[in-house]
Amino acid sequence: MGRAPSSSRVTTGEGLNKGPWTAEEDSILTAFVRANGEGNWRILPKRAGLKRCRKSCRLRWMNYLRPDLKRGNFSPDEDELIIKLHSLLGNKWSLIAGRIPGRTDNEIKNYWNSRLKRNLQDMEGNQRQQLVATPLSVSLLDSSTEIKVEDFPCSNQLGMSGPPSPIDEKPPMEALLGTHHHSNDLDPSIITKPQLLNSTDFHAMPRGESTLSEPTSSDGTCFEESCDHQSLEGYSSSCNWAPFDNTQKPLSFTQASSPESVLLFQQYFPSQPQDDFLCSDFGLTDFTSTNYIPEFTSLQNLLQCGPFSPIHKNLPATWIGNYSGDGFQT
DNA sequence: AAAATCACCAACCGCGCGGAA
DNA sequence: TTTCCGCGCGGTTGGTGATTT
Repeated sequence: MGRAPSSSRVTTGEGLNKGPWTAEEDSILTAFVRANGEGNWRILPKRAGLKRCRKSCRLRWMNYLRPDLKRGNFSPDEDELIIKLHSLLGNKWSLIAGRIPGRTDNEIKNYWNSRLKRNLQDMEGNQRQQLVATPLSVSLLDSSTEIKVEDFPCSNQLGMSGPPSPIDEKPPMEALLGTHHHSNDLDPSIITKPQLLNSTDFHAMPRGESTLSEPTSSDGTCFEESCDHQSLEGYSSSCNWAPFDNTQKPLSFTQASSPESVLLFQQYFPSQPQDDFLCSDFGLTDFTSTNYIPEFTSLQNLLQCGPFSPIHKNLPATWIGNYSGDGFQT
């Protein structure tokens, strides 16, 4: 599938090649990046002797040549994760890709547009038929569990422009995930309904201290995600990371997490066994991973701990800090 | 068997953002 | 403060193989 090499290659007026990459170009680019690292795309074509523009070089590396890329079909788990993330983030493919190791934004975008979107539309059509034939007792019609775009200010601000398509109008999450939500599993003194939680209320919530667990990685690296703060416009002030304190534990987190994390927790982990939850300002950073911080296992802790997000080592996020053995250094 | 259509996906393009000058 | 530059992102294009008519 896709474009085969050679036949559609053209050369621009500047003497640059366009179109499919040849094996030779691939090997030159790969060798150069291996020797010099990623970045410096501006000088790369000249230094590497490639007749390609820097954008083309970067794209080829990021989408095809990177050694950590997963090839092949998407797994059902990946499908589900993409659906979840897209329902929250919209067409923010790079953010979605950042949560799915080994997959590129381009790959996910293509996959969504060519398959998942259609599958969901089909599914939605089937549900419409089902709903017409089913009385109101069906939980799908429970408005308290329905995810709306306006519940996620970040989604509204993420460039989802134009009139909403049927797929953009968020279907009930149960429809996508095949799960039911029971909000009464949560502490009702904290949250009753997602709709009641706004930024002001959230930040007014009491917070305490939380302990910081030891990093589990063998190389001692501490994983803290720098977060996609810009996507939380309107809540960005809540997303400053609590600085590491080298001298004492437990650490005190004074910054609040975002309302999104509470909503997400509520929606994704309604009757949570509380063992695979990972605290993050998005609340969804790594819930598919087996790596988690045991201390952060409840909604209470989420509310208390703030935006601390130890996440899986291999996720392509931005890391800051490292673990020295005595404390954290930024 | 040939033509038309569909499905897939690599690659391109234009724009916006952030940092530097 | 403004301008410039580099980078990265999302939308779109177009080539190819597969499938249908």
